[in-house]
Amino acid sequence: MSPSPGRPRRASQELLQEAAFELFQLRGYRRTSVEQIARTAGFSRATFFNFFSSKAELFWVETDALIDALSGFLAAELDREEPLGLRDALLEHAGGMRSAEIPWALQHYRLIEAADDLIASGASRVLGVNRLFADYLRRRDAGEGGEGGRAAIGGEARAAELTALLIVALRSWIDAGVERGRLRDHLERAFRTEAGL
Amino acid sequence: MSPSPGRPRRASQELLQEAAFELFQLRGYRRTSVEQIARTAGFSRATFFNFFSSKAELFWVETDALIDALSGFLAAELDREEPLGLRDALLEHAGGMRSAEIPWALQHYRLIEAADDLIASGASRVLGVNRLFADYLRRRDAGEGGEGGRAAIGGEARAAELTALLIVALRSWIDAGVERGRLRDHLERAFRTEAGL
DNA sequence: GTATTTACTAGACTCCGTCTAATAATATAG
DNA sequence: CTATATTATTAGACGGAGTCTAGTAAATAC
Repeated sequence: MSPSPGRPRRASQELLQEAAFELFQLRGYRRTSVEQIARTAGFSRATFFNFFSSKAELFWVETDALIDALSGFLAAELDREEPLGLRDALLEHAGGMRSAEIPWALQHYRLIEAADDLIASGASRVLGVNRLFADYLRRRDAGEGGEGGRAAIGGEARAAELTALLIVALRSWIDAGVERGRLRDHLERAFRTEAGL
Repeated sequence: MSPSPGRPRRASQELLQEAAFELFQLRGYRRTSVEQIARTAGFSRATFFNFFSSKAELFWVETDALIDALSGFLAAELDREEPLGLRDALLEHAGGMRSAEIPWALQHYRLIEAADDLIASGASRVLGVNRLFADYLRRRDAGEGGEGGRAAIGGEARAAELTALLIVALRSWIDAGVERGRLRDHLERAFRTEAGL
């Protein structure tokens, strides 16, 4: 509560996002300029860049929070004496996700392919999740009197596989519409492919 | 041989690429402007955009040719009475790839993450390959008195899985250095994960 | 009050991608 | 040989993204 010195904030990420999402719905992502977003929210273009490093970053705020939560869950899991397999860890943590928790960006994931900067920033998130998974497997297997080098390639492959399947499950879950229930069913269905063809 | 009317071409994709790759090596992708590329090759910025729709497209020309070849192989495979499974088709076609055939862009794939437009254009290629695989599975299974709807989700998952594993194999193959041999070994090692953990 | 600190803004800059209008170099028709 | 059609290349302007600097506004601290 102790008020800090200096001019108090008027702008916020939330205010800018509100304006932005409305404009995105109305005119599309590409035809909405940063200037328009900022002015609609009642601020200047320069202020926008005080809150987001790019137009695309505004799109991913809530999704990044989800990824951070997953990252935290996996880190905690690694601290247990018997960490779950990555697949089961995903089923336990992400599986419980409810429809209301889907961020605006994922709800409207079809917008992504229409803009290069959204594709780039989205791909960066996917690569980040992949790194997260690869680290988890590496550190989990290291803590199991592991084989070291040989398993490394397998670990990369396993991480990439689960990253891809997570995305497929997410997409199918979102496409299922408002009555979609929890993510778990779709995750299990995607993971079922693993047994190979 | 019949000479067509109009001013003859002086510029070409190859000339522009030569200049570009040299500059990329020298100063990095981001700090090389389209203007510099065009002037180094002896042309104007406007001419550059007559040959490439963007700076990033120049990067992917040879890689796109590889993807087209794979696409052709899969299409031909679907015309046979007993098309291979996707996994075996990849082993047969891509597995035979030799070190000398690696395009400049893939050889230098680490450049990609340094520039947003390369990430975006690279991700578009990955999504394209994924669509290619999903189509293959869909059409192959349709031609086998298929089950229709149920298999669709599994097909998407299987396609995403194999796309991810192909990329892991490619990366490990390229990282293996000049004595890397054929792609097949790395593909097999990546596919071995499928059996599940 | 004045000084300090922080939030916001105006404006300039580079680069990308798009577009239009102009010029240059060739083939062909007469 | 000249005129015309056709195609390649160019100059130049534009809007938008992202970067940067210098300045103004609104609060606290003294």
